[in-house]
Amino acid sequence: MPIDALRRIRRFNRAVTAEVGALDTSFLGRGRPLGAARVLNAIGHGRGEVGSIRDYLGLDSGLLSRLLRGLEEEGLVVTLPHPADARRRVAALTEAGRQEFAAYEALSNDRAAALLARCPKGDELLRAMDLVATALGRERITVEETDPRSEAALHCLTAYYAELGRRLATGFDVSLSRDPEAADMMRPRGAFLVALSDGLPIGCVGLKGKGLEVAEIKRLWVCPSARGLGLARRLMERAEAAARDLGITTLRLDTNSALPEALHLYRRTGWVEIARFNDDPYPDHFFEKRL
Amino acid sequence: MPIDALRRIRRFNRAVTAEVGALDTSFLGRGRPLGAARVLNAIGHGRGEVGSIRDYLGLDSGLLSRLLRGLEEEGLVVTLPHPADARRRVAALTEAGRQEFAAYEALSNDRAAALLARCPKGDELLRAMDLVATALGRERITVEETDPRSEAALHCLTAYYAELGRRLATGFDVSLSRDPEAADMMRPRGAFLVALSDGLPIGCVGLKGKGLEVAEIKRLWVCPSARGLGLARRLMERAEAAARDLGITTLRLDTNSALPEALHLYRRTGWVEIARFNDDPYPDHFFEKRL
DNA sequence: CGGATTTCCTGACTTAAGTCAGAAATATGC
DNA sequence: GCATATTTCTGACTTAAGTCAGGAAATCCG
Repeated sequence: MPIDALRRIRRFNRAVTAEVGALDTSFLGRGRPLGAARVLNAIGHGRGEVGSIRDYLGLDSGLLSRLLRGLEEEGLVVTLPHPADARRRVAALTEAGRQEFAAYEALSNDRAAALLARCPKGDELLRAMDLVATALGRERITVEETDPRSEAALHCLTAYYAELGRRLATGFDVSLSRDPEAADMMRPRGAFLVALSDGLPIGCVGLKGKGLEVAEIKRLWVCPSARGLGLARRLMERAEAAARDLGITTLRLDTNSALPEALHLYRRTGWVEIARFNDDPYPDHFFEKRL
Repeated sequence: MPIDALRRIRRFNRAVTAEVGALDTSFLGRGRPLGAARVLNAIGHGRGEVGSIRDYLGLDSGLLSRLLRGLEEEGLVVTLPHPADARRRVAALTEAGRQEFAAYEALSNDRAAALLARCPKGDELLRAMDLVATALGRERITVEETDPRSEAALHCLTAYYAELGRRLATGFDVSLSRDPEAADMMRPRGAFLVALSDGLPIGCVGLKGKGLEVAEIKRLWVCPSARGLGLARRLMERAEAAARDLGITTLRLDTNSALPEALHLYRRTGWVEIARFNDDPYPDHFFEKRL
């Protein structure tokens, strides 16, 4: 371990502590202690159930109760019993609460925008931040099944097509490729999985089925800042699990030799190369795996 | 301003807050509140004067006084009047204090090492962290005059020679170049300046004089993660100021066309190209500036 | 149904952090 | 020398945050 690396990480910690501290201070400007503001923001971000707020913010049950009473007295929040289990309670923002939440969001966005504006190399900075955030938030990466037309899915697919366009010598035009109908990548025929890191989509994979025992893997992509963390493998495992769940026994996929990481992954994880099985113009390698 | 950029910055904030919070929690493990631990560490890092601790940590005068009394009662710190002004006081660690400080340093280093160990792309991560830390800590970059044989100076010079080796088609061997004697880059003949970002050296420039009215600028270098922030210009301005201070009226420098950023900077800041003035094998462009 | 469990709540605490006024010691400028 | 300013300190506060024990309501399970 080079001693220099430790100094660099610690410098990073200092720089970033100052930035985060400044954000906290700006949150104080709305005349409410930080604890209450954090609860309000958790609710605004869709965390309604009291138990889940407690877990997320790591608060004591009694403390959270009191903070919620405070927000109720301010008229920002109402709590109702959970419809399915009346012991639990669900908090929701009132109209005034939504406005207050929006004000916090605006503060947060302003700070982010100011940070970017005062740095001349914004794009490079953003890429570096993505890399750091993904590496630090590695344990918090979740893989979720979504509609392939959802915002998160489209974000990944757009990036995937753009990358293919850059990496294939021929360029890439979606319309020429066999673009699976969305319904083929949703239950009950297939599935579409997105990897999320703190809500930001950073990878995807599609399982395209026709209701038969054979299905295809499509659109495996991992955001550059998240490569090297084993995420592609994790996505593939989840896709295979979904396939088994749907009663599929054989998986196929096509790929291109311009994507050597992908070829390497498939060869290492039980896929065997087979003959061409479609007339799509882009792929030049074809694989199969029996589940 | 792309909306996506804000989401990315905010994700970064969240990821990093969790990391920093974990470090704070680990500091709590030594049975001392965070406030006292921060004061102890500030003193350990060489911040002796009470006033400077107050500024650095942003503490109220009364609060800091109490924290210092607490550390004194623990036997970790002694305070003495400042030799030049007995109103001010200077805090110093006792032997027990030094041990306790070392324990905090170890905790901090352990966390940094653990972070690096659990991330498979350590080197890329470090570079990204450098970039973020430099961008965020931009206002805190200081330029200081040092001995050209100091640790910080050598760090920069080593990186500078390595980069020349990569960028010059011929490679680079210091011994073939006219390596200025250290004394030529120190008062009263010259100066050596280092840019520090939170203590980490990220750039340098040397002013090499012979006691005459003409002197040379040597070894201008900025760390890759800090480029694009105008640091080279700032270093040059400081070097020119030092030259004026030493009564120097004409500056010269040599450089190579493999370093186009440097050529561009010189041309924009009042340097005029002149004929070759030495027989150093590496440079192919020569500049002069009258102060 | 009835005891055990879960979920949230209240009340009574503790601790850390921060604020503010003014006192004491020392330095500075005329 | 003396008024004024600076630096640190003490004491008396406030506020935020967190802990813990126990209670009420709802649910679960035999």
